[in-house]
Amino acid sequence: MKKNRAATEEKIYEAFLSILKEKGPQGVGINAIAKEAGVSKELIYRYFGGMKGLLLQFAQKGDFFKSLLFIDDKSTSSVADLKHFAKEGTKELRENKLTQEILRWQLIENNEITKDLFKFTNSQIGKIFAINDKDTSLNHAFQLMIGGYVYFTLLSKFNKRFITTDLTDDETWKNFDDALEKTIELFNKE
Amino acid sequence: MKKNRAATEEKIYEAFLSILKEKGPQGVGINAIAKEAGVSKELIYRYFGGMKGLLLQFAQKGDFFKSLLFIDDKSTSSVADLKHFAKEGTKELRENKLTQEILRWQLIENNEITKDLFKFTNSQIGKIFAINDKDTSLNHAFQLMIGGYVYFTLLSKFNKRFITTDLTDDETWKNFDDALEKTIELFNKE
DNA sequence: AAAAAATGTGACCGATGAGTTACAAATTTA
DNA sequence: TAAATTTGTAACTCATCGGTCACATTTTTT
Repeated sequence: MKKNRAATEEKIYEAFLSILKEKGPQGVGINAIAKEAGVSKELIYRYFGGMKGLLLQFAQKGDFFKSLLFIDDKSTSSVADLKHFAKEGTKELRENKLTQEILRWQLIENNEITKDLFKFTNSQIGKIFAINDKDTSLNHAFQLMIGGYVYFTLLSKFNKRFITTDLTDDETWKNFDDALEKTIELFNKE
Repeated sequence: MKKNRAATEEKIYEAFLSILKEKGPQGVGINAIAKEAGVSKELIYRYFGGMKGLLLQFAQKGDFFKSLLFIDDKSTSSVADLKHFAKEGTKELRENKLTQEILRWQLIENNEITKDLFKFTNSQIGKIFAINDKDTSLNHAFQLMIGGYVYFTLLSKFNKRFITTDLTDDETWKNFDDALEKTIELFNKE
C-alpha cells in the first residue's frame, strides 16, 4: 500500500468539511470523519491532535467567512456601503453552507473543543461588521435584521415555512432584501 | 413502597421540563429524564410512549408560548398593536427559557420524534403573528427584526458578546427594542 | 382471601461514541 | 542492506445511548 501523510491529512480535512456542510455540527465526530475519509481514526489524533486540533486548524485556515470579506474600503461606512453589504452579504450567507453551520454551531454549544473555533470565526465576523460600528438606532436595526437573516437562513434547513412565509421561495428572500434596503433608506432620510 | 401513577407521571414530566430548560434540546434523552425524575425509564415508555409521546403531550399541553398569547383583539392590527407586541413579546421571549429552547430545537433537527412538537408550536407562533400577516415591506422588516431578536436571544446563552455588542447588558436589549419601535414608526409615516 | 391487574425496578441488549493499543507495512536513514 | 522511523490498520476498552425484559411488589377486583 502506498503511504502519503500529506494526502491522508487532506482526505481527513475534506471529510470534515463535507460532513460539517451536510450533516451540520451534530454530525461532526471522530468516527464519522474517519469513516468518510476512509482512514483509521487513530490518524486524526496523530496528525491533528483529535477533534480540538482539527477544529483549530480549520479556524486558522479561515476559509468559511472568506467570501464575505469583499468590501475593501470600510472607512467611509456610507449608506451605499451598507446597502452593498446588505445585498451581497445576505446572498453570500444563503449560499455558503459552511458559514451557516458554524453559525448554527454557536447556537448550540460553546465548550473547550469549540472555544478556539468560535474565537477565530467571531473575529472574522467582526471584520465584516466593522463597516457599521456606530451606536445609532440604524445600526441596531441593521444588526437585528442581519440577525433575522441568519435566523431564517438557519431555520430554512429544517423548516420549509415560518408561519405563512415560504422559506424555499426566492421571492421571500427578495422581500427580505428589499425590506432591509428600505429600512436603511428610511433611517437615513430621517 | 407507595405506588402512584399520577405522581410518577408528574415527576417525569417535570424532569423533562427541567432538563429542556437547563440543558436544552441536546440534554433531552430518555436516560437523563429517568435519572432526573428518579424513576425507571421503562415507565416513560409505558406511560408516555417514549420520547415521541412525551413530546407530543408537551406540545398539546402548550405551556410554552402561552405567555406570548397576550393580545386579545388582533383584528385591528394597528401600529399601536405592533408596538405593543414588539415591546411585550421581546421581553417575554427573553424571559421564557422553555420557549427559547423549543426555538433552538427547530434550528438543529426535524425528525419523526420532533415532528408533532414543532407542528403544534408553530401553530402557536402563527397565532401570535396573525397580528401582522400583510404582505408589506413593514411586515417583512418586522419579521426580520423579530427573527433577529430570536437569534440574539438564543446566541446569548453561549456567547456573552456578538462582535462589540454585549448580550448580557440590558442596555443592548433596550437599544434593540427602540430600534424595533422606530422602524415601525418610520415605515408607517412614509 | 384469592386472583388479577397495575406499578415499579434493575439488569440486560445491541449500537455507537471517543480514545488507546498492538502490530503490520512502507519509507527513510545510516 | 540493515536499522530506525513513519505511516497505516484493526481490534480493543470504556462509557453512554435507546429500548426491552423478567421479575418483585403493591393495589384493585372478584
